[in-house]
Amino acid sequence: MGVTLKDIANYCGVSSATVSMIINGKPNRISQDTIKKVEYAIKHLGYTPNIAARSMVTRKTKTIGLTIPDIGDYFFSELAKGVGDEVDKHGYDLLLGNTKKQLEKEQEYIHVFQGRSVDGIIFAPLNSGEADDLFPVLQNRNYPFVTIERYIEGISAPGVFMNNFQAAYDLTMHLTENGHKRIAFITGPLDTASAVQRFDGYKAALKRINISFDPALVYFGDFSYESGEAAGRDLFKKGIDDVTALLASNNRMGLGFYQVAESHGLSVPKDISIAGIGGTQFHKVMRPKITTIDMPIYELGVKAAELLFLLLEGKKVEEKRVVFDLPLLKYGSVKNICCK
Amino acid sequence: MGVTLKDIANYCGVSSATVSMIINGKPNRISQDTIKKVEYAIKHLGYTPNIAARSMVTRKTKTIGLTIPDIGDYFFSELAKGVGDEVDKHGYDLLLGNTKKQLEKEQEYIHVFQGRSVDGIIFAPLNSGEADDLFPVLQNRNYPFVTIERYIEGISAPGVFMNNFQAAYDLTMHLTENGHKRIAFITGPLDTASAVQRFDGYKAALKRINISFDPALVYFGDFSYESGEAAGRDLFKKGIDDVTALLASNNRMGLGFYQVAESHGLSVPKDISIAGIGGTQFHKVMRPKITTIDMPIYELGVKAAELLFLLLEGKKVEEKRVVFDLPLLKYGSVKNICCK
DNA sequence: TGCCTATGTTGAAGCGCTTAACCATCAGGT
DNA sequence: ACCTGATGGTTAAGCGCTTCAACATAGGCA
Repeated sequence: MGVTLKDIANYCGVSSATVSMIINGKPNRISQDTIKKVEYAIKHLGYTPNIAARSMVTRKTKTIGLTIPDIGDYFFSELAKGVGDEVDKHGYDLLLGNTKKQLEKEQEYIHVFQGRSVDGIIFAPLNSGEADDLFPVLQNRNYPFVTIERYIEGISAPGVFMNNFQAAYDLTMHLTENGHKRIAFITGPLDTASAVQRFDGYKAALKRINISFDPALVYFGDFSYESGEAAGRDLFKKGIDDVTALLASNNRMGLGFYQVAESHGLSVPKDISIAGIGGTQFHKVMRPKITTIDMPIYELGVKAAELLFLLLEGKKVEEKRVVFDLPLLKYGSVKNICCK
Repeated sequence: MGVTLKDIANYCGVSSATVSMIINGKPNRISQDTIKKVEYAIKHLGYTPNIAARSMVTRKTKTIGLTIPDIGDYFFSELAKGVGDEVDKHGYDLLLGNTKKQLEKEQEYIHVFQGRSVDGIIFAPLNSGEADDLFPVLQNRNYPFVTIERYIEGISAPGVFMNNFQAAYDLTMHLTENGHKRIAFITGPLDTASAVQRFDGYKAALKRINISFDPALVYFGDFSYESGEAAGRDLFKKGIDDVTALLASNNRMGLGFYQVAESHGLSVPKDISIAGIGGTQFHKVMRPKITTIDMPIYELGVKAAELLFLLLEGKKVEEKRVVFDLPLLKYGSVKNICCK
C-alpha cells in the first residue's frame, strides 16, 4: 500500500541501508549527491516511515500512554492538554486511555500500553482514590511511569502532587484574617487523599488561631455540583446562625452552595462569604468572582511529562516527587467583617 | 525484555506458529491439550503480544487517530470522550492529536497517523473553519476517515454534522412565539460555516414571521466569553431601547452577555430575555437556567466513530453524512411578553 | 496391504525497518 | 609497486509476529 524504504532505495538505485541512514541523519559518510537524490525521492514518492517497523528494531515507540479517569471533565482534559503539549514538544505521540474512573479499566490500559510498547506511562489521578497494585510490578520491571496526585501507601512512585493541605490552610487563614470565626466546610470524598489533606488544612488553620473545630460546621461532599447544593440546603435548614463564611473543597461545590444561598435570598459576600479551592473553570465566569485557590492544572500535566522524559533519558532524577504549591487568588467573594 | 511468542513456544515445546494460532483463536485443528498448555504458559510467563510486530504482518493496528483543536475545551473533550468510548468498545485504541487550532498541526498529525498506520482517522472541527487540503489526498488513497462538523467545499467526506440552521431558527421562533420582536443576535466567527448557518437560521426565522432583519441588532462575536461581554457592553452603550431579547450563537457568549446585563442592573428574564445555543457546560449551572439548544456532543463523537467503523468494515455505507437535529430546552430565561 | 482422509503441528517466508560488519575504490605517501 | 586511510557505500541479520504450504501420524475403508 504505502511507499516503503525499499521503494525509494530502488528508485534511487541505492540500498535501503543508505536510505535509512539518511533518514535518521546517521553520522555516516554519505555523499551530498545521494543525500539530495534520496531526499528528492522521499518528497516525490511521498514516503512516510513505518513507525511499527522502526520500533521493532529500535525498541522505542516514541509513544507515551496516558490514563485519564474522565476526559470530559475539565480538570482532566486540561491535564491531558498539558501532558499532550509537552509530549508533542519532545516529538512523541500520545495514546489516550479513558478509564471511566474504574481501576480495572486502568489496569487494562496498563496491559494495552505494554502491548503497544509505549516508552512511558502517565497516570492521572483516579477519582476513587484507589491505588493500582500493578504499580509495584511496573516498578520492578523498570518500566518508566509517572503518577499525578496519587498517594500510594508503601511505594513511592515518581509523581507530581498538589499541596492540598496548604491550599485549604491558606484559604481558611484568609477567611479568619478577614474576621470570620464560624467557617463552614464542605469536604471532598474522604476516601481520597487529596480531600483528606484539604480537610486537614482547614482544621490545622483553625487550630493555628485557636478556633476550636466544630464538626457541626462540616458538610460531606464528593466534589460534585449537587453535593454543594445539598450542603447549602442542609445548612439553611439548620439555620445559618453565626456562620459567616463557607469554604468548599472545590469550586464546583462552592458554586452549588452559592446558587442555593442566592435562591435563599442571601447575597454573596454581603450575607455570607464563599471561598473554594479550584480545579474547575466555573470560577472564571462566576460573578462575584470567587476567592479561590488557583490550580495550575495544565502545568501539572506539563511537569508530569517533563518528569517522565527525564526518566526516559535515564538521567538520575533526584527530585522524583514534585509538589506544587497553590496560589491564593483574592477576589470579591470574601467580605472583611473584622475591623469596620 | 518482554516475554515473546517464541519464549512461550519453547516453554511448551511447540512451535511459535501453534502458539500464534491459539492466541488468535484460529479455526485450525489444535488439540485441547496443547491449548491448555499454551494458555497456562501465557498466564504463567506473563505474555503480552507485541502489537507492532503483529500489525507489521496483519496491516492493521487497531488504532484510530483523532485530531482535536483544543482538548482543554469542553466541547472537544466531550467529543473525544464520545469517540474514545466507541473506539474502546470496538477494542481499538486512540491516538490523540491536539492541533492547537492550527491547520498545519492537523496536517502534521495526518502524516503521523499514517506513519503509525492507524486504521482510520477522525477529524474534529477545526475552529478556524479551514479545510484541510489533504482530505482529497486521503480520499484518493482510500484512507478511511470521518469528519465532524466540517463543511468542505468541493468534496463530500463522510461526516457527522449538527443542524446549526435549525438550532438558531428554532430558538428565534421560540423567542418570537413569546412575543419578542426586537431580538439582538451575537454571531460566532463568520469564517466558520457553523456560525454562518446559525446566523442564517436567525434571519430565516425572522423572515418567516415577517420581522425585518435589522443589522443594527447584530453583534459580531467569536464564541468566546469575552466577545459576549463586549456585545453586552456595546448594546448597553447604544441603549437597549426596544430590544427585549438576546440570542447568542453559543452559551459562552450568552453568559458573557448575561453577566454584563446583570452588572447593568438588569434582571433576566424580567428586563431582557436571553437564549443561546449550547456547546458549553455553563448553562448547566447558570441561574436562571438559560433557554438553550442542547448539543449532543458526546453522541456526535460516538456517531463519528460508529461511522468510521462501518467504513472500516468495508460495508457500503449509504448514509455517509449524518446530520443531528438539536433539541430545544426551554427554561426560565425567556419571558413571555405577548399576551399578558 | 494400500490408499484416503482427518487431525495436529511445523518450517519458513516476509512485513519494513535499523545496524553492525564488511567491501570497494581511490588518492597520496613511501 | 605496495600499503594506508579516507570515502561511500552494501549485505545480511534480526526485531516478534502471522500465515500458508507442507508434513507426520493414525484411523477407516476397500
